[in-house]
Amino acid sequence: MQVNVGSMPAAASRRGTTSRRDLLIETALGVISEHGVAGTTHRRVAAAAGVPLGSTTYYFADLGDLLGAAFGSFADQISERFEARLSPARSPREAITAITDFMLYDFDDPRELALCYEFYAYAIRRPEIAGLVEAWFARSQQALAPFFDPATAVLIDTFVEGLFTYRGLARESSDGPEIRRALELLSGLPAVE
Amino acid sequence: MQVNVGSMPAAASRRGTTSRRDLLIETALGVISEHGVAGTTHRRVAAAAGVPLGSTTYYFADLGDLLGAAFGSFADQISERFEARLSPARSPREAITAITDFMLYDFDDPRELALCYEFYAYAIRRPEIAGLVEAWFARSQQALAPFFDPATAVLIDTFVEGLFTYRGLARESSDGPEIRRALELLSGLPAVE
Amino acid sequence: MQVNVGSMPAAASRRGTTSRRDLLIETALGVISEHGVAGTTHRRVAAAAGVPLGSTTYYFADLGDLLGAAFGSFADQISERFEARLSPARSPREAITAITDFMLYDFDDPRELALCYEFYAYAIRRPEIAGLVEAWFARSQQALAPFFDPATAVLIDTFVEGLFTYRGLARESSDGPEIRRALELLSGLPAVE
Amino acid sequence: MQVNVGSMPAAASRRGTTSRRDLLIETALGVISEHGVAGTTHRRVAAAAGVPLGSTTYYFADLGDLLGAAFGSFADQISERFEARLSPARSPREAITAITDFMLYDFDDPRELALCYEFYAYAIRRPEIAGLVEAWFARSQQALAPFFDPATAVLIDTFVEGLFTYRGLARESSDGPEIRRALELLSGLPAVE
DNA sequence: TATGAATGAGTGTTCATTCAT
DNA sequence: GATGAATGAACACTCATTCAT
Repeated sequence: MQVNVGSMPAAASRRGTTSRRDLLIETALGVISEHGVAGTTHRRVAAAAGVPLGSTTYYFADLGDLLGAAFGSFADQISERFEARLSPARSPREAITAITDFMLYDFDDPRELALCYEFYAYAIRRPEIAGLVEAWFARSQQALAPFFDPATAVLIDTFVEGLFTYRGLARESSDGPEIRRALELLSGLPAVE
Repeated sequence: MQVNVGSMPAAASRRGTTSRRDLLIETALGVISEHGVAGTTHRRVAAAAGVPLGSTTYYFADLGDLLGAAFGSFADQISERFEARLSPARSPREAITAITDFMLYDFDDPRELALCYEFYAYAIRRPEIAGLVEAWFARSQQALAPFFDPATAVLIDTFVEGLFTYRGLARESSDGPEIRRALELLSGLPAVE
Repeated sequence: MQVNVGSMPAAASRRGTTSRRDLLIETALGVISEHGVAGTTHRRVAAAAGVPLGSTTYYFADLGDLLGAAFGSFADQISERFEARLSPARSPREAITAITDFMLYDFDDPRELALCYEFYAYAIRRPEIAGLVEAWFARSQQALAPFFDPATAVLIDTFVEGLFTYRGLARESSDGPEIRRALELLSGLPAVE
Repeated sequence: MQVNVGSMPAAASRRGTTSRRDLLIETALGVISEHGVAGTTHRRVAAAAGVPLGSTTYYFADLGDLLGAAFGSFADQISERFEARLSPARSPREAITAITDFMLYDFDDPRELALCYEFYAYAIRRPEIAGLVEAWFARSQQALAPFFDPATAVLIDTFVEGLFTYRGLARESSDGPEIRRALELLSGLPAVE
């Protein structure tokens, strides 16, 4: 379930051990996005990563562990991108621009959309994975906290979540100006002409 | 999770044929919500429905067919409920009340939330299933059309979709008044105190 | 196991009953040649014949029955062609020409070659089918009897059988003149220049 | 039906790996001869070999692979026996004796006859298996080359193939002296009294 | 007489996981 | 520490066959 965000033990990185573990995690994300959780097998991940089959069970107790680590890493990556966009903002209006840009430029890969759905479906019956999603959402709330009151932050993030779904599956979804308009409305900001 | 709301044609059940097929579809939905698509097997569905294993492949060419029929039925059920709530509405404000009630009373079964995630994840790499989702969303737009302009209808449905995700997976999600507030904001209606 | 060579009961042919039976037999031969005995199923035969699935089990107690009838018909057809070629012959030399022509013109369809192998393989562990092959070979001996002594007739038919195999599977097999030469040698006839 | 004539490398059996693979191949031949290709299943082979079911798919990608390996081994075994008989021969007449002995003593197991028919039937719609038969026949031609001109070698092998069929399925087939007589005739040798 | 709905045994194959090396 | 051989449970699916109509 851990994510190795940089606090990776020096010893491990020195010996190349954790690096193979990380390689497996990132490869697993690619395999999930391409084949779904159901199509993600030890063999497929090992082959895609170019490592021996045994590696997958050596670094992860079982497939669920690998999947959990992969989704944890995924949530971290998205959170980091979200925070990176928001951190320079100095006002609610700038925050809205940041969120819009996030949707437009930081989260437009269909494979990541697929990952989201897989993540949610996988989480729904697995409390330890659901905890990952919860934490991710909570982290989003925190990133929005400097700009919006808590209830509004929830509304905004709810709408952002809806965009994830709509962008991947609806015939047509909101474009940049529409997204901005929705965020302005939800945050109670007067629209700028 | 059950269907055949009563409008099930007597003729079908009399003939016995359609009824078993329908039983399998509805049972499949139950199995999917409990075990996920990945855990939905011919055996599991047959056992849950109390029919012989052979029935599942007799009525459906393959498992994908059964899953497709099940998700199609699911989308129909949700659409019908959504439309049933909206049809008595006579104004945007009444529509907002209807949508809020839909979220509060018609779509509060965690198993159906699970079904949603499974549906999206299953659809993302399967165009014929994605078509089912698209059609569902389009049907929602149509139900909203009498009350909101198209762009706003998309915004509203996007937010509703976000609620699906939030309700199932976030630590805390918007309650009735908050949902109503968001819908009013998105539709440009002055909030009522 | 019957073949319906023309002696088909009038009543049956009047009512169209035997004709469907025959259709199934001939269709089965086509299916066997294309898919092998292993790939010959009730469903496949019924579909190829354009008759209901139930027909196949209505006219034949089981699949083995249908297969047996089909192979019996096949043996008959080949025997008839062989006899038709040989009957006008008036001398061993003319018989040899007839046999050569048989190989060259009456038995050159690869699908029939395939049928032969399937027939033999199917017969080897099934005495009632083996009886069909035996009868076929015996009938060939009889057709050769007017021209060759018994031992020589066996030699000739043995060689003919070898040709079946060689033509279907060897990189190169004997052409017309070579076949004629072999038959002349085996029958002790001086070769004609 | 057994192989590994003694020249089985000790190293392989020591390593255990090749040996189990070979065991499966030879066991498969036994199963084919007893149940036909159609009756040859992973389970049957595994049970007959006394190995776990998983072994069969571990050593062979699929059943076709196992069958192919088995038939390849079969062709090799027969070729080796044929060559072993022929290699001491120093004249066409001795070659004829060798071939006759081969038919009489080296190829008299009904199970191997069955294997032949199965082999041919299996090969006819499968180019990669047909290649195995072709190679086998070509190898026979090569073994005959020192004693007979090419066209005659084909004739002789054709007759030998016919004997395979006749021995297994005809009511009566040629005995030793008759076989020798046929071979002498085909090779143009004056018969010895 | 003729049909097709229905069943369950059996198949090929995949794969997580174990474990000896 | 790292690997890959090995296993058996489970899966999707096919099909001969039965039988009510």
